[in-house]
Amino acid sequence: MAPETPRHWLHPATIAEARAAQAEMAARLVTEDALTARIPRLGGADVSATRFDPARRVFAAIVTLDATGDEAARATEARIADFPYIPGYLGFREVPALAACWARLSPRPDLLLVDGQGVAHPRGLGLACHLGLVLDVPTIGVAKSLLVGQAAPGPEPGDTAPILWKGRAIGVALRTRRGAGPLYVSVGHRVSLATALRMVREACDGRRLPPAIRAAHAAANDARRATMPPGPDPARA
DNA sequence: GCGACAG
DNA sequence: ATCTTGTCGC
Repeated sequence: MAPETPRHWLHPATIAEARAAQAEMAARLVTEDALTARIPRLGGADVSATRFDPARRVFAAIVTLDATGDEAARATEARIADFPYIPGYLGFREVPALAACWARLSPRPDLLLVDGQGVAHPRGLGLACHLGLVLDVPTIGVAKSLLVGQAAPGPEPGDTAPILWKGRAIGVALRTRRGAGPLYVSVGHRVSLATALRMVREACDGRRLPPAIRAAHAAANDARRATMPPGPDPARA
């Protein structure tokens, strides 16, 4: 589908265009499980940015972890985002830079854990879905807070609770560590919710976030700190 | 109209 | 998302 992918999927000029693009993309989401009989090599995707940066600089990173959990590859991309951060439209801000990372990443993972929502989104198309569709790769949405819906899992590691929104279960809240806030897991692309939950649960061993997400976060921060001056927010200037 | 709101 | 030291706890 890459050849006929409309440019507006990545760079809508208006919110109205973005909403239309998301509705169209959501209809193309593949939710079947493509990983049932395979041990997937995990990858993580994240973007770092500074709060009040008038230049809209974003630093994206995607990492590949081997079966041992060691970093097998990393790719980062620094660029000026052409879309601001607007809740519900994160994909339009972060996907372009992440796609650039993916293009240069080798070896690539079989499955990407994305720092953001999957289908647990107002129009069913969070960052993980958006990225999965554009790259045509299996993804899982792993968010640290909710965009829509409610969920309150028990206090023990492994405890879960469905994320309910408008009477629908759109994902699962997972307690990965005692005393820490839960992770909100939802389908991204080509992965069932059952597999998504299993992957995330097995990945985070005692820690709140999966190693792949942590590694991507660190890589994105490294890229930012290498480009931006030290000291207090240069963005405030 | 008001409040909420991934990163 | 980012600004930041020490501090509480396994």
